[in-house]
Amino acid sequence: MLEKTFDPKSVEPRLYAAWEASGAFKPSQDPNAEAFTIVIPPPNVTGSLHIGHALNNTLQDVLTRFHRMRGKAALWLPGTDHAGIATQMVVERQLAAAGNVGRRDMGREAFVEKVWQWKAESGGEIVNQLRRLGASCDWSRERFTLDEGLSAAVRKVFVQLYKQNLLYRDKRLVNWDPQFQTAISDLEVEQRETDGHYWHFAYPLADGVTFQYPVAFDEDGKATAFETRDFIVVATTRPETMLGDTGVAVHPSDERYKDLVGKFVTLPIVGRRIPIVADDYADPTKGSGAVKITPAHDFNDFGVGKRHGLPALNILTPDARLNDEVPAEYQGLDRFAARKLIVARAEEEGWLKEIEKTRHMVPHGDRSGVVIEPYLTDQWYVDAKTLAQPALKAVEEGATVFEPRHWEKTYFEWLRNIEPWCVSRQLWWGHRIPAWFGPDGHIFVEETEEEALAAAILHYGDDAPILRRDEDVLDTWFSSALWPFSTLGWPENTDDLKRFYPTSTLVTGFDIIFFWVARMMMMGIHFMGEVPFKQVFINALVRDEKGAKMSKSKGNVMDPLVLIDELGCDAVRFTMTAMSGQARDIKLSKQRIEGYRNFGTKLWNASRFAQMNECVRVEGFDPGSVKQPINKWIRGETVKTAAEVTRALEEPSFDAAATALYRFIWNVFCDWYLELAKPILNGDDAAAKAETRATAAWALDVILKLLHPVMPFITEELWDKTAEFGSPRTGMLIVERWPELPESWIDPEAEAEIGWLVETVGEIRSVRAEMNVPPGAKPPLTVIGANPETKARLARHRDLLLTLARLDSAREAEAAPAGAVPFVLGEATGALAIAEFIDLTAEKARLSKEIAGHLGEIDKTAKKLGNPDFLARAKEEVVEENRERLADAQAAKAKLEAALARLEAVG
RNA sequence: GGGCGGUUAGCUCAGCGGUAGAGCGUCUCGUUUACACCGAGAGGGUCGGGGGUUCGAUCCCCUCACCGCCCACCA
Repeated sequence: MLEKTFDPKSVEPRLYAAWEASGAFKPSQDPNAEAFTIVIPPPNVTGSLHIGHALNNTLQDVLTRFHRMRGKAALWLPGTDHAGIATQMVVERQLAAAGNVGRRDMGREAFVEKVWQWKAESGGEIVNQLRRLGASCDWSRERFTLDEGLSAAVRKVFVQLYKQNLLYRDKRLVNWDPQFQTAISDLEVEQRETDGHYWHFAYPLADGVTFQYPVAFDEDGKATAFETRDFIVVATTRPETMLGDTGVAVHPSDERYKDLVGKFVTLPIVGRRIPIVADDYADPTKGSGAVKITPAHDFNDFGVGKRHGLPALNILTPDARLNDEVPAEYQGLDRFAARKLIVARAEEEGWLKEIEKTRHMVPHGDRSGVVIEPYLTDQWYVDAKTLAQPALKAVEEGATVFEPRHWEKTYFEWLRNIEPWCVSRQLWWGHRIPAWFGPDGHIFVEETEEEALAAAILHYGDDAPILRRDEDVLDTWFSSALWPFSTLGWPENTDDLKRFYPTSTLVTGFDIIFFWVARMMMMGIHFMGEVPFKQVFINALVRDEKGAKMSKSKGNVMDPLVLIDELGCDAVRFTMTAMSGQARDIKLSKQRIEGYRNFGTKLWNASRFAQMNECVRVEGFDPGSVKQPINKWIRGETVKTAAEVTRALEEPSFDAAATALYRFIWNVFCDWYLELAKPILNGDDAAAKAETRATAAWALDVILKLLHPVMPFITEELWDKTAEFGSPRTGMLIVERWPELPESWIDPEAEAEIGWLVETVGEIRSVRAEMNVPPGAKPPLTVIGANPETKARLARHRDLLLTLARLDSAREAEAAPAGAVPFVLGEATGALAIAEFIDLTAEKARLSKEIAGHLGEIDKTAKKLGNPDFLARAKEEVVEENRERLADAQAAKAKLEAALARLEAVG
């Protein structure tokens, strides 16, 4: 006998272990089975399972389990990402906390050794947490971005791209993170709105030059008054950069400064003589219209400098202090300290003209949180523009489809405006770049040191000098970009690669469309000649119930593991599935999860009821042959639900699948079928009883299968707990075949008949509640004006009607008995003899309300049908539908009006 | 500045060309032998505003307003 409630805590670990041990997570070996592949978005090895992972991985597991049950060779390939900066940060922090020497004192080799040690000890936590979620990943294929195979793939890709001129070394401005002292890519820069100032500086003109600056204007904007100036005003939000200024730019058409182009200013503090140049970049409407040019520390200025031959003077050290290019008193100062001093000096010396407060966007490192500096260094770049073209084409032509579709626009937008991708990082934890330098700076890019040496010998001759390997590692996303094929064994042409590439569906968040999805598309197409996945399902972002992003500092974080402990894994999973609509945000509340926990309990108790009533599986039972209307009906409803869930998961439209399951199980199977079955199960008709038992058991089995992808634990447990009854089970639910039921099992007649019964019971219950008939009272029902079909139905289901509507009797008559309360029942009229409970006023109100409802309907429909255009142009069936609706409403209204008239006559 | 979403019942959302739906919450009633993590019933919306297309618009088009996000912008 089943317990009264399901106990997830004891069941989940046991079932998960059984699944894993059985090998069910491995893809089928059947060579005829179609492949279905998902590669996991590899979580950071430092990570722990947050609610976003719970959503993302639940959806992947739902798909994997669904396709596995459909007989496909389903592979969900798991793994983790070495997460360069994030991991290095964690370990460095840990070393510091333990009082160890810092990374730089420790040296590269020792430090990397420490990171590996850390990984071995605490790096795999998230993988175990995925197990708690029920993830049916094939753990035997688990990969890590820094493992041997993936590292080989990374080296190969790097070398090939280099030799194809799609990867190169270049000296240009990068986003420099002064805290980590590494370059980062554009995507790792986060613009944060910050309070700041515009400091307006007057740069003195050199060589005694003066000019007339307009100070008053007439209505037409023409200058009417001028002052003589021996300076030009520029504005900046970063005063310290002035020490690196090598020019001032004005717009070529700016009348004010026309005569200054080609002249010079003397840079304050430094005393450098720098030119005034004309460049379109200077915007006459902004500030003073003149702009200082610091080529080495501003992306725009770099371009201006190049166009006008202005030198790029680097004034910063890697940790953003001023270097020895600046006057001695500023050397070694932190950039912000220098800023203060320069402003103070400008004020003191009188060339600070104005301070303007402003709020502007300032670039910050997404990991370090410090202000990024544009910094002139040598780095490795991937020619993303070239690689992007086939990636664009693939989505334009539908080789890869996004779901929801609109994310394709975001993808296009980024790829069409893509910039070179800086892939080198000045870190230690990651894939070391396979490039070697000769003493003369000649570069050898090869997969191994031996090959590099061989190349060096070719280049230099037999007495080749000692090569120095590039110190840098690659951007973490470089290896992630290879994930769909590197995890399957590339560059070896493995069986897995042949069988499982391209993968089927990628499930991920929109926040990494650029970081990851687009780059996998570029690399996958380039190296495999085929897109890495056919579909990209973009899941929403989970937020708290007020819509705020969950964060530790806000204290609104919901820990999925705590929720699983409290409410069960299935409840969490169903919630994730049900809330996975097209919206960008999911507002998660605990109450919602509780609701789905209750749903699980409901199913559990329905099974318990079935068990108590000996509803067991019957060997050879054919649902197609059932005789009882309720059994024909539930058979059809089951078929419809199976079709709906199948369709929804194929798309996938997770919320639609969840909704269909919830409604069917609770509102159809439990609320109606089991209630309708009770009289038969308690009755004397042995044949009907046996048939109903078998049908109920069959329907429950289908329910367990259909629900299994979403709620694997409770369904597997019920499958197992009912295994000992009736005809034997062949194995675990996880490897059962997905139901494919014939449409012919939908019986329209049974549907109409049970529909009538449900509607009749509903009407009577409604009247009872509105008239406050005590639950214990069992009034007689009279049906007036029934057609032969209704009469037959009434006869067939009289017992059911009496039980469900709590009636004493139900008979046909020519007229309603005096004092009975009427209600519309299709073509007939029902009358409930509840005279002793009737409140005349309440009854009149009830009838009037009903009449008003029908009147509204009549008005609307009649108007429609009175429109000749409607009759002429609307579809035939729509017109017909409206005619019927009008007739029904008119008939119903007439009946109720007659009843109301009788009441009025009585008083 | 460029782009993308959203605006439907108190809340969270589904529906996306032909009678406005669900869950939760609210109110009323209920210890009927699966389930109070339950059952029965009820109330609640001029589908953000304005135009247009159509026989017909919550749904398609235009426009405005508000909310959110992404990208660019450190004079």
